[in-house]
Amino acid sequence: MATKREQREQTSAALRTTARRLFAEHGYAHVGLETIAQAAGVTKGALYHHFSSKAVLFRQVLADVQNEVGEQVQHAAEAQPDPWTYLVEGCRAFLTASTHPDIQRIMLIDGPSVLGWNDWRALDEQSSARLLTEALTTLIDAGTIPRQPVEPAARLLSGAMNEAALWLAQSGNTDADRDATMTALTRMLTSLK
Amino acid sequence: MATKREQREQTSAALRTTARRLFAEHGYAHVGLETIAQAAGVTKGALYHHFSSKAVLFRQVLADVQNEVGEQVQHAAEAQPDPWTYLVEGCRAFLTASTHPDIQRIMLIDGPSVLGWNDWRALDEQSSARLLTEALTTLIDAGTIPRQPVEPAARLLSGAMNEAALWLAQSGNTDADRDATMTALTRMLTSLK
DNA sequence: GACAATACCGACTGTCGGTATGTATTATCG
DNA sequence: CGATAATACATACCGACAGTCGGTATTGTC
Repeated sequence: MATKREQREQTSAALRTTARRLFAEHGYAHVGLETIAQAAGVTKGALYHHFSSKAVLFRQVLADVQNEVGEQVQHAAEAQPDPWTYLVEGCRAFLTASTHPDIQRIMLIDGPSVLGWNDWRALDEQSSARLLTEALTTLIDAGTIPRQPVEPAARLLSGAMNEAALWLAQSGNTDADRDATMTALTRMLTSLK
Repeated sequence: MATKREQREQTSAALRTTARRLFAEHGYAHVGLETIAQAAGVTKGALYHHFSSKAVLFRQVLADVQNEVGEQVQHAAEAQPDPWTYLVEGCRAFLTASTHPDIQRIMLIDGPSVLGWNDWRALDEQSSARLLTEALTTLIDAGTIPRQPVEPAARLLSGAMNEAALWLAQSGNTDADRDATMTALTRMLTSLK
């Protein structure tokens, strides 16, 4: 039929994608493991064979989401010619990606609450936040912006973008709002210079 | 013995303060209503007589916290002579107040997850976020900063401060980190000009 | 081909949010 | 002042759900 490794990867992937869909749609607290297992075509026993707890499953799902966003950001950024537009376009890409409601609920709303801020931040650092600090460091080394503590600036910018994404995703916000936000954000970035 | 109104207010206050302490310490999801009720010296029946659900109790607690922070910010800000330092010192006060771990867990971590971002933002708007938009509007009207969309700028700044507060509250962060953050934040504020 | 490991199932348990019912105390009103 | 209503709780209970455990079937190993 199939090798164990294939089997394992297949069920695990099915559970992760199913869980991701349901977590994104209803929120972590309002989705039961029984529901996830059934929707993935297995039982709760199988789920617990792959993930030792509900939180661990969520953590995996969050990591998937983070990596996806990180890739999108990196892809958009590395197409840019110089470090400065690398930063600006990376930020724009992050804002675009994380405005998706599905991404938000998992990455920005439930993430910190379920895993705790420390753990959440560690995951964030592995994907998109790392790109931000790297970009800032590059700009400092290149002399584009003055030497300054990178960490605080990165945290401030990261928080600003997270909140902006949540706001933009609210119904009633238009493309004009998006443009205005990007304008204000660009001004913030320029303040680093 | 006591009038009904007194009795009511007393038990409600006891439940709110107890719940606040426990929510702050362990997080919303890890505190049972039975625990809260017992710690407040009543039963779960009493709790449900005052609050129709766990989420409603949390909402009340969050409102209390928000108002407290809002008052601290306003108090610090209105002591300032001009609108600009009003803004800067208000931001500093917010950062100080929301760095308290007890405040954080309720206001910044669990709040959006439990109530949903919409509802959370509505409460935020009633207390501290309102002060921010008002300050920006005043500065625009006074001509200190150019006319620009207030909402996006306010959201970006609010998010930046929230995240910075969470970061600063992590163990291992010093007064120097706080100063560096405040410096970077001030630079951001100056970018509005 | 036997033994071991793995993937998964299904029934069970404890905890917890929420409800329903009962009771004592205070307010209201004729 | 006495009866009725309303309020402030307590207690017992239900359903849902996260997590556990023993068992089974399939695959890998020697």
